[in-house]
Amino acid sequence: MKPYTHPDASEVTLPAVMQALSDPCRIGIIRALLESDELACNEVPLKVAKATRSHHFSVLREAGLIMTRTEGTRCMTSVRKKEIDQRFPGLLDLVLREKPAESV
Amino acid sequence: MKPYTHPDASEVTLPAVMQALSDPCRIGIIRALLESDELACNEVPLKVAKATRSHHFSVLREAGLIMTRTEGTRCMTSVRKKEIDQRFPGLLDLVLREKPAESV
DNA sequence: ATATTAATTCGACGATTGTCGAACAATGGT
DNA sequence: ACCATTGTTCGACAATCGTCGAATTAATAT
Repeated sequence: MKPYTHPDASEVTLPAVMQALSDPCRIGIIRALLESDELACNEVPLKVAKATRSHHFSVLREAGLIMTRTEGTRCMTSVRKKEIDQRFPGLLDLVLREKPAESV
Repeated sequence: MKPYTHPDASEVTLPAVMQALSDPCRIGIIRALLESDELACNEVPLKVAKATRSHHFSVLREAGLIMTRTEGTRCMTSVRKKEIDQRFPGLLDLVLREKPAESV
């Protein structure tokens, strides 16, 4: 059993969020999630090893940007859109506007 | 003579900008600059050594966020507001909205 | 019970980062 | 000429980061 922990929206800080979004790989993850509502970690197309992928999801989760829910053996993940939009208006739009990197 | 180089607005990337803003110290610099239009590096209140301060300005400059102009022995610095607002709408507002860190 | 699928955890590694003191460079004032 | 002011540059250091393979856990299917 994996008890994913998600920080409260109030304790999410701007530097931490910026830090989390400073990696092209993680920007790609957020973009993919925003376009698909909810995805298994597995379903996000990334050119990195499993361990690395898991790491990136962990960083985004601890930064308060995503929310993960266990469903069978998969971990369904979505962007905490409403909370982020309220706390950091325009942030997710910035990520969406940015053209995707060629290879992440 | 120090020929400061500033990247063209077109080659500024989102990850690089996020990276630059992932440090509370640098967020503080941008906030101070936005509130004062133009400041000498020296005039931004920071609790770090000279060398560290210079480093942070360098990071912000290379990320395309600030512009530095030499005036005598001082380096007058300002945020590249118009360019950033056009390239990343809402980004600077995010920085301004954030309450300043207690000690940077 | 066994195998399969999905994801985390555990080192390990090289690379980057933030920090500093000390030395250096450039300008302006006396 | 000398000094003070302002920043940069140069190692150096500990800490963090992104990456990976291998081992591990958990749930499902056969």
